[in-house]
Amino acid sequence: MKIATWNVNSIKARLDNAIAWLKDAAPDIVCLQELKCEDAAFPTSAFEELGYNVITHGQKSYNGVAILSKPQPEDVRRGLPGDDDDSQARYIEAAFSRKGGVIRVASIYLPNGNPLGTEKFDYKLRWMERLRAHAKQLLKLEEPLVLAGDYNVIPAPNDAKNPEAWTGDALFQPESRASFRSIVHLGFTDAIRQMHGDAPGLYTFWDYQAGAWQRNNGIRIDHLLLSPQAADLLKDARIDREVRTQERPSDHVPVVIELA
DNA sequence: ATGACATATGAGATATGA
Repeated sequence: MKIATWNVNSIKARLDNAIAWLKDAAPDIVCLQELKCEDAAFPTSAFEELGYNVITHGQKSYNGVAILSKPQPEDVRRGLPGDDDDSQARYIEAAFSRKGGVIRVASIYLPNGNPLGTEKFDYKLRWMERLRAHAKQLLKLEEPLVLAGDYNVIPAPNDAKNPEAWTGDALFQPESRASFRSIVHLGFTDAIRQMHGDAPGLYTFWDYQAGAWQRNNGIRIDHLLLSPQAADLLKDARIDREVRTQERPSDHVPVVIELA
């Protein structure tokens, strides 16, 4: 079973790219982020024609998350618990039946948090604490669980071509990295790190500006965190970096895992 | 270099992203 995460940076602007990639990669479940459209404007039928079920949690202009899946979604949750006043569409979760039981998958668009010293960075850290609390509850189910998405966190210096360039950025703050580790330390496995160790150059995002792609000036911020039951099924994890060579690409590329 | 690029909104310039 192939499960992927991809920040598309507008699903309407990226529809042709997404369809081409789905036909080529043939994932079973795909977590999308930064839809930048409301649910009614999501191009649902285009994906249904490829055999996918579609669930979305969108909003106008910004944010927005979705899950495309060959299996039927069940037990759908829209929005991250812990703050009824949070109206930003950054979390959707569903369970899927598979041989021998259920697998639960979440699509996550974690707040960017820039610039430092503002409400935006506070919101990022509060959102991460809510994610940690919810993840802790989900682990009690003792199911295969995949928390996939754009975490907007560079976990370690090895996850950036030029880590020194990110020292003043919310994505690489000690608080952001510590919060990410506190979630991992609940018992999750970082799929790319598990399969590739400390291999350098494994990036998922390259800025549009200043020839970042051509210089491979990237960062690894899109992650799939696996519960112990999911980690036991892990066969492969890869970054589809060739997607960045598409015409009018997203600034992120898909990350794909294969589970037994 | 409070920039570069890209996208949404809306119809020019601003907000947001990472």
